[in-house]
Amino acid sequence: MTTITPPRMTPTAHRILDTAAGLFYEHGLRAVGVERIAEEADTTKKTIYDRFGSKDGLITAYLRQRCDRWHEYATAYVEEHHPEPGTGRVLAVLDALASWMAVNSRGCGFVNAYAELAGTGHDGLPIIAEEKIWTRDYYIGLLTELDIPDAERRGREVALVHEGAIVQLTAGAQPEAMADARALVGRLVAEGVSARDAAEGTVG
Amino acid sequence: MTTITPPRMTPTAHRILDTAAGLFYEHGLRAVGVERIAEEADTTKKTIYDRFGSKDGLITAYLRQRCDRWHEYATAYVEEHHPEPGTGRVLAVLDALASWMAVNSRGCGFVNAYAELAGTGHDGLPIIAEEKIWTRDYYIGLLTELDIPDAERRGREVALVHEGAIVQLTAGAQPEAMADARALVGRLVAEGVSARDAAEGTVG
DNA sequence: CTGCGAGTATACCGACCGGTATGTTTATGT
DNA sequence: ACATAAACATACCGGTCGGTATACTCGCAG
Repeated sequence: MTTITPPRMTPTAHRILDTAAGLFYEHGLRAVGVERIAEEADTTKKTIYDRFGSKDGLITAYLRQRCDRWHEYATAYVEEHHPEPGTGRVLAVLDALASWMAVNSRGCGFVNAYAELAGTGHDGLPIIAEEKIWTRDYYIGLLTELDIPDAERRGREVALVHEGAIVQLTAGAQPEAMADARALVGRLVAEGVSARDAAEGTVG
Repeated sequence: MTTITPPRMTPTAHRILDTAAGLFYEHGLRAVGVERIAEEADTTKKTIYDRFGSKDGLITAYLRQRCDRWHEYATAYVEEHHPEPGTGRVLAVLDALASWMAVNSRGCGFVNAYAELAGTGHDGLPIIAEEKIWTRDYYIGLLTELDIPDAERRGREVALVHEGAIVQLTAGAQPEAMADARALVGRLVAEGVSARDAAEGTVG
């Protein structure tokens, strides 16, 4: 029986993961060797393999951490800037993204990882899909809060714009992409609100 | 004086480029070695370096070829399916994308290449941006044909949805993304047409 | 007949890859 | 005092990386 042991996050393991996360995002997964991670984390390859088992294990831990951090960042941003119910909460997610992208100027770390992992059976692939689905469902939830009809479909549409903005901003070298996305999502939300009010007028 | 000589496309060079293009797209740039390309193209490393100078030169040629092919594919698709003026030409680009993605199931080759090249000064980076800008401008041109006001902004918005659909379809593992994108773009075009007709009623 | 470009075949280079092995030091808790 | 675990240090493994060198064959145009 082979049981997969999750990495025991000792202080050095934390340092390793943070260092690896920075290098993986900034240069790509295959472009960064384990030896370089050890050097920059001021530790040894031995310790890395003791804690994470393999480079693939470290990559998986990186994606898991990045996934969790984005979720926390986005929700914290929305709750801080728009705690009260309203359409502003939806746009706040895009503002969170803009703020996130200001520091992460190399595009979406998950899309970038997908570029190197797709086709392999890597354990990180489900995490990549999870992040995309989480963001989509976050939009859906915020639209549902507003009692907007077809919140699922509209949430998926907003998520499309969200992902497209990242691509156009980075790979497409189009600085106006985020502003365009914000304007478009604003119109989509307004469209949903109008549909809701029209339906309420009919039903109630 | 060091002049960069473009690759002389002998028959074997064509074979090399086609083989490399398939491998680069399917597995990533760094994941594929020159030796493997030589084997699968039924030639030698020597010939590859004679024709393309370096692996980076081969990567640049791959991106150039893929860029041109997408342009040709999209325009041919639109002209074939919707040669007459009308809103259908805009949606036809998304249909071309859907048809293209059916064969290219590993996402956008340019976004994937960007994931591995960003931050380096690679010659392929401008080609990646060029492809994104071309697609955006293609949408803008088709909207301009319809005399839709704010065609530039609306075209940029449609391009956002276009790029987002690819991401959600592949990295996001969301099969409905393309249908969602088509529905949303359809509404955006209709919105533009309404704005045009309202303006014509005012002016004319 | 000759020269040349294209392609083949193969051996080689230093560097780096992911991963393993052996052994030592240090701190903590019982 | 002793065990345990965490981390350190270092050397090593087979394999692959991008790239180069040498020598050969073939077809074609002057």
